Amino acid sequence: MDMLTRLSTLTAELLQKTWPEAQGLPNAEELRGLIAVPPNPEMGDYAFPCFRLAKALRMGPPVIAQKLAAAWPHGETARAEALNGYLNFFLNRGNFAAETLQAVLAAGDRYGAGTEGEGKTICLDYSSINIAKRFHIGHLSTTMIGNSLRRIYDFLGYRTVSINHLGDWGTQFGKMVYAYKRWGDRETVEKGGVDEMTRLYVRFGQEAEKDPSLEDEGRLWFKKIEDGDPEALEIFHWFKEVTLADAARVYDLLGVSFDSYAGESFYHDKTGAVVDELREKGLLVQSEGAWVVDLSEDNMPPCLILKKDGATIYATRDLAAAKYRQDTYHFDKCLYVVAYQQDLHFRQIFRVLEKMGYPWAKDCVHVSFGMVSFGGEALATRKGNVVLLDDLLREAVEKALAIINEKSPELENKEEVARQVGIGAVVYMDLSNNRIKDIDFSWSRALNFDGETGPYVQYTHARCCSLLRKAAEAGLAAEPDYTSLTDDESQALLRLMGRFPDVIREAAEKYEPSMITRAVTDIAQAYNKFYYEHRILDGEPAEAAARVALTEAARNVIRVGLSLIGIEAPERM
RNA sequence: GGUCCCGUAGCUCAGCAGGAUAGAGCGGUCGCCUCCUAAGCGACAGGCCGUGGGUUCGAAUCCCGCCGGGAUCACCA
Repeated sequence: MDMLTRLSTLTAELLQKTWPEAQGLPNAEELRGLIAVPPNPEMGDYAFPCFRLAKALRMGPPVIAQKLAAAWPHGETARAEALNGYLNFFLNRGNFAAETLQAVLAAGDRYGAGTEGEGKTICLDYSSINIAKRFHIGHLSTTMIGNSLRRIYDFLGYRTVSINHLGDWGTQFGKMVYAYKRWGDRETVEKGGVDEMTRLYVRFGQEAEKDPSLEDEGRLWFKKIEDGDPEALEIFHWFKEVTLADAARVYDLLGVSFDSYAGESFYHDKTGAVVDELREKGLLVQSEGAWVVDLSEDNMPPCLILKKDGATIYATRDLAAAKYRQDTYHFDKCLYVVAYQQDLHFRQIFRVLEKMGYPWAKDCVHVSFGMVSFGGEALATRKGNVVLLDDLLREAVEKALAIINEKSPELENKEEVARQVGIGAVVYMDLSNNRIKDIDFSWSRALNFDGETGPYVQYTHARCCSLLRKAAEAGLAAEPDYTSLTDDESQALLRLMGRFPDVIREAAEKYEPSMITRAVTDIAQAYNKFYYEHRILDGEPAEAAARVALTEAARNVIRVGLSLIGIEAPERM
């Protein structure tokens, strides 16, 4: 049992015992939420504010705190003192250290893991790239947030289904096929890859401005794709393959993978059933020549289902996709990791599903995140205002390699470590703030390796590994005296590690990987402070063994935390 | 204009099921490698928590107004 739970349970018992008659006293669970960490360590390790109880007990908070402190019988766990209406707990530091370390070391790489998700399925829709477009920094958040959430839910025992809902349907592909046939050739596309496809698409836009009849050609060729015309399909599938191969390279670097690539084209033949169903259920009304679901009573604009020309639209495909996922995976939750621009869209979709009578509509969640700008302006491929992920990762890895060459020239696998550290810096940057925050991309921030950064945390991990190697070489084999770890630095570190399993759960509940990034950073900071205040390998063998055990625990927790946000943890750097 | 989101140190942000003196990092100044990784540690400087009300014993945190910024408002996704 973690310390917070224990203190709240014991306090609840004491309350019950001291005032058996009183009504409206908080139970153990409520108490757990009330207990806090005092602003100053001299005030104790944990504190219970007694102000809430004043009304129920008709007593001043300071009196309540004093009575509780006087009656507190659990000295082996903590000493209790009253101050300013707070009941302050001073942990029995030796016992706390022993319990926490044993728990962390016994769990190893599974520290904080759980089984609460067993039997439950979570679908995660993330990354969801567009065919014929390069991967740029605007795609990083959806990819890394989704990847991290998937790892977090896996860790808690859920079955996860990760879905790359490809943007592989729409008139633009007709235009592209036409452009390829008119101005492109096989060899150039094979050599130029996705960039060449983008060039063709841009050229189509330029030419169409001069000659609007090209728009009809684009529509015609998309119609051919829809109707299964072999030539159109062949080109379309080829473009898709080339794009996916390019993306696979990036996903591989980032350590991201998917269970399904069922995107928009996958659903194009499943929208008819949705339209029929909407019509049967009387939800479809005609408006301005199009067919929509009216949402005025929900204070939302109508949800467009069929365009004037009778064609489906993304909303239709998203409805089909949600239904398909429920029918196929029977999800307990379906998460859409998509930027907040699409907020209204998802509110509409989820509401339509509800109106269709699906109770699982409430299990669909839009996990939204802020947008990326560059130099204060929106990313625009056409205007060239983009930062390609390839370029960013390459720069980051190069910088990491330069630092390694300078600081650890004797390192064996420099390239490998540079890759881990460079990519770690980029991923950390993406997952360090609350996901709702906008990011104005800056090269200097992205390539900063000092302070609260991925490399800092990785460095701390490597430092722990280094100490553990030294300890093993020295044959430090004494039985650790955990109770010697009573100093402030050890205790601060232990407290953070003890809380870590809670952080994982809160991150899962709030769909907020940044909570883990922050926790792992705090732990790294706490370890570095500890490291500078104490010689670890010297002194009494039993005490040195305890400090080594603390080091091992810190290394474990940092490694777990990094893996949950999708960052590798090199052992040397 | 309607709806939604965001305003905390020069910059990037934590803290927001109300609690004791508002915290980090970057940047700035100054210290610390004869010692386990200096990608580190410490110190100093830097705040009317956008603003005005309200609720409360207590508000950065909850409610309302205002100001500033962003997103979005049907045939793109």
